[in-house]
Amino acid sequence: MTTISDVARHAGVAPSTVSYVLSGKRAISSTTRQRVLASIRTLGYHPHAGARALASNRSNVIALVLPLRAGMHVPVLMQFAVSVVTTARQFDHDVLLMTSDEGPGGLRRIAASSLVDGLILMDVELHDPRVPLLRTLERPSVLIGFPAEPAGLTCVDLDFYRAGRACVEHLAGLGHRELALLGAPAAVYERGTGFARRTMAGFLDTARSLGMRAKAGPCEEGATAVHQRVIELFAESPAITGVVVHNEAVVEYLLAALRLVGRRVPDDVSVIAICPDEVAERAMPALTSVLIPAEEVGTQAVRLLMRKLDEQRVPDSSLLPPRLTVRSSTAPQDHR
Amino acid sequence: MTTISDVARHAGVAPSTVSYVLSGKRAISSTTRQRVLASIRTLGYHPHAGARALASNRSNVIALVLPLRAGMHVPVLMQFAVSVVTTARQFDHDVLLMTSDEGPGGLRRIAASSLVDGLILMDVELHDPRVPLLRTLERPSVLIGFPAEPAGLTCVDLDFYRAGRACVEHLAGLGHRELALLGAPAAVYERGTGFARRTMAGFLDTARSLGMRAKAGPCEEGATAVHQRVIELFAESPAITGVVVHNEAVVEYLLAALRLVGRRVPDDVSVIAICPDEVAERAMPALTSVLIPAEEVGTQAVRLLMRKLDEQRVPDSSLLPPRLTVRSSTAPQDHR
DNA sequence: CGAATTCGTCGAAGCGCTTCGAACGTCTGG
DNA sequence: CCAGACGTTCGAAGCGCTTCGACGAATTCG
Repeated sequence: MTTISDVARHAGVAPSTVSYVLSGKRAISSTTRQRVLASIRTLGYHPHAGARALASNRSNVIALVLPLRAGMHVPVLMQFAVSVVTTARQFDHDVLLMTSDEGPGGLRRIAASSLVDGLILMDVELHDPRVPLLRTLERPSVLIGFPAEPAGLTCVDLDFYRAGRACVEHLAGLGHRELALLGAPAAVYERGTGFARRTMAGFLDTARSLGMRAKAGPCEEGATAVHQRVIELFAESPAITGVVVHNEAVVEYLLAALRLVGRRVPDDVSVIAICPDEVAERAMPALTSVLIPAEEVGTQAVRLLMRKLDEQRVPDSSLLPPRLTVRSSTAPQDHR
Repeated sequence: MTTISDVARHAGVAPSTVSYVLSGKRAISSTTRQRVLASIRTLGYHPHAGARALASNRSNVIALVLPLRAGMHVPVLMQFAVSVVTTARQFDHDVLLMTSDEGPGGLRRIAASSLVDGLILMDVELHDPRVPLLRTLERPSVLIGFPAEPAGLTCVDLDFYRAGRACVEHLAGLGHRELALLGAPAAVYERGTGFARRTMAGFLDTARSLGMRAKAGPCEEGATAVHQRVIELFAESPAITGVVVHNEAVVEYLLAALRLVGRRVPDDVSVIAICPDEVAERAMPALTSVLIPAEEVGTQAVRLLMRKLDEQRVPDSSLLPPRLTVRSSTAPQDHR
């Protein structure tokens, strides 16, 4: 294994000089810098990560803590993870993958052992047991999602409240008067997951303030459950002409169910999905949708964490604005 | 931060003694061990990962290299990643997440910097550019999937050849005589991905040896593409009574398409899917399936890597046997 | 033109841990 | 009763890197 001393010897300089060339923390004359860099290249030198972490008190690794529960849509999780890794690399950091199932002890271990410089936690719940622990940790962290008591933490998320509102406003603009929201499975709401509730709140508040009739509720996954739910819905409220669905796994089934009960999309019923673009595009008809900007959230989370590692101040909460893309599943409602 | 010397002082022993208590590499009397462990607990000591890596030449971290291409089913990827993380933890290792898109340089960097002790690469292709590099690396590695020239490497995978065979044998046993295989999108075959081809080979070889008529081909994703393909298929070979589908993303559409062309499952056509159990169970009707044992593959990959890290010899290739679960989508074929 | 700066580089002291050889008692067998 | 063996613990030498103070040479200024 080549060490920094090997490089120094090869270039005819002191090890510290090589170090400064690499870190740029002191000025090095252009000529020696070139010489050192050449030696590094010909020897194929890579600094020893452990030694570097020991001496500098920085590992250049961040932890990504994924939840492993029902109700999370896996492809979105993955998209997110990938964007975290990619962005972290741009900041010369690597990503350690953790799952929540090791519990708080795992977080403490990782943080206390200086294995990572900071943490990114996904899918934070309103009353997440990891949050109090995070406060005791001396490492900076960024949360995806909002706990009940976010003071002093850094949180990023899509602004789901505004997402709910955007859907209603779009439908209102098209002349719809009676709406329904199909949300995540009941378990997700019961767990107190913030994003599901906030969407619903945005949806209901906006509908109320616009004087529309609206009902919202959870929706279990699976073809039959959705079918059932749709039948109920139209039995109770036959006048519904706008449906918002906030559950990717259910989108296809919803469309099938609407077909089965004889409601055409968008002629009879307009549908908006809150989901990744690919899901919306693949559907028949292509769905008007508010996308969950997984990549953007991941990128943003890493940026914030890097700023914190540099001891810069960052905003407590970053809400990414929703983006509504109009496709073929929404149409004006004419009031005959 | 508490160091090993703090613990030693607190327990009234030498730092080396604490180290030996932790590693178990030398006998320590039970009384001092207890005393040291107590000090560790009360001080909340966690060894510094970097220092440990530097001194011991072992980081206790392994790299998981995920591919980021089209044609991979993401939930399976995730399932796999989770099982790798969980198993690695059982061996007291953590997992560094990498994506292939940093290219071979990324692998070299990670390996040469002693950031990781070993690597697990997913979704290896027949002519994977990472494979030759791997041979030059001094770190052990395990591959998921098989390259064209696997000599000297350690590879794990489902035995897709036997999976293809199992499907045909099951259908043959039910009296079917004419079969079709819907595979992955054409791009996957063109890339030379081993698993897709091996399934097809197992399928065709077995059908031939049993004297059955069989055709196999790629299948694009998306409702319309699948619909199209199904219409073609039955136009060319109206006598087909058994369909094997090796593409999770297509399963639902296939069932819909069969419905549309008026073939009932399993009365008219028996269907077997090669997919995760959840996909098979959720379908209507529940599908007879050969599952891709993502968890098992992940666990096995980590086990093998750990053995290699211990300098033990391991088999060059581990093929996990397919498991066919009979559900409601296959039925006997009566020859009227 | 000497003193004060600045620039570029060096040397050495750690960072916290593992590990090797050695030391010290205690035990055993001849 | 002593040599040798054994069980248990200690001390010190690194592992490869960063960083701080210092030093000579080149530059600037009064």
